[in-house]
Amino acid sequence: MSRWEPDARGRLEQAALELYIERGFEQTTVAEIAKRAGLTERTFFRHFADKREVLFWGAGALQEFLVGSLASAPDSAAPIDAVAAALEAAGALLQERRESAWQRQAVIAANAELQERELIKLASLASAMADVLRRRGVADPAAGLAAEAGIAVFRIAFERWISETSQRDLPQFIRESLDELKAVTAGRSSPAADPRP
Amino acid sequence: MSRWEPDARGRLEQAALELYIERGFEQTTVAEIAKRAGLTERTFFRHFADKREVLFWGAGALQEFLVGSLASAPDSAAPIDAVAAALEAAGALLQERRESAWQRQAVIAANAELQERELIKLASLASAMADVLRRRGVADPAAGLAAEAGIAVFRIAFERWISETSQRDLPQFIRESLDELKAVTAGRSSPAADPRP
DNA sequence: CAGGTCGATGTCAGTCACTGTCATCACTTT
DNA sequence: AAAGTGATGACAGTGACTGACATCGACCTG
Repeated sequence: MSRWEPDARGRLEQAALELYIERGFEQTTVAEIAKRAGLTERTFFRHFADKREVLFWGAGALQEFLVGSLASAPDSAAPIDAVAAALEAAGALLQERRESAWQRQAVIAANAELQERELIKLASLASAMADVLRRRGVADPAAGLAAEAGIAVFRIAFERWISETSQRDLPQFIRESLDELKAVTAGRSSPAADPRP
Repeated sequence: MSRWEPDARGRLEQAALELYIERGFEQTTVAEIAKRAGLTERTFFRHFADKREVLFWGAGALQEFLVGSLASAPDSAAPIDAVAAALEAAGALLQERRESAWQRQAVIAANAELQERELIKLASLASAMADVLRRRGVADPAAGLAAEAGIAVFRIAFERWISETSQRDLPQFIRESLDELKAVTAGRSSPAADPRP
């Protein structure tokens, strides 16, 4: 017989998500989350660095998956395509949890602090992917740009996937967004607006 | 004879930047900032929504400039080029303040909370630019992608400009980054660094 | 000029996120 | 059995941020 109920972290995650949905992020205190999980406020902060982090705990696993996925892409693939392939693979995982992703996204969309945290997690993903690309021999400005562009593609694709009722899957949205980005950046080779001295 | 010294907001901005540089963001309390500015903590929060915002107050003007700049681009320009031209114009303004931009960036680079705030400001810029593009008739996935890609280009360019000792100017870095992005998304393997004369 | 309104600031009390420190107690190791 | 370990509780403290009300020069208005 254990002294405490098991999976304290999981109970805290669950309680936090419920309360954030019920009354909103700002209107929820950490003490309330802890109480619902049968723990104390102090214990919450032993498991999560802050009140926001409880919603982003899974990001670490996602990043590991993305990095691994990208690292094992064939060398022949162009950087942007390797990035897109990794994002599609991650997207395929994500869409198995569409309902819970939708809930989570609704909570985040309702609060600026949570959006800030999400943005820095995405920036961290981009940074990690850029590192992998550099290790694969991609030159420096290109590596960062491919990673950042990939994240932009993912953001747009995710947004459309989560807000539309259509049944198209997330990897498909990602492919479409990438094609759209390629079209947008292909544009005209010689910019019309070019006030170069 | 005025009851108070003028430019309370400016004094708070100045005091905050000094203290953030001297002892770091976390080690500075709002009470200390207010005291150095000859005001009270409560007044600080009447001028700035939070302790971070004092570093980002100028972002509003930058966004207005960018939006105006983008809105007045010729209709013939491709979206991504119009975005890049607006960013170059903003970059030209920014580089007149290179030293103060460098200080500010050093403060931000040293603190994750400040990086979060910077990211959401950049996301806001992207969102505003996407709105302008849509008003110009750019279709929906393309508008968001052109704006996000533009921000990615700007981020990379700014990073290189601020960290390198070279005398190249920021608009030039932006043009190079855009060219690099075009190369990356074209699918070709990335060209060797191509510094223009 | 008297009186009233207004806007920027001060004062003060309060909430809540987050931290440091020490105690507790089941379980494990020696 | 004694000592160690790890997760938790208890508690006090700091500091960001807010709401409510007071103050007082500047600016109207009659």
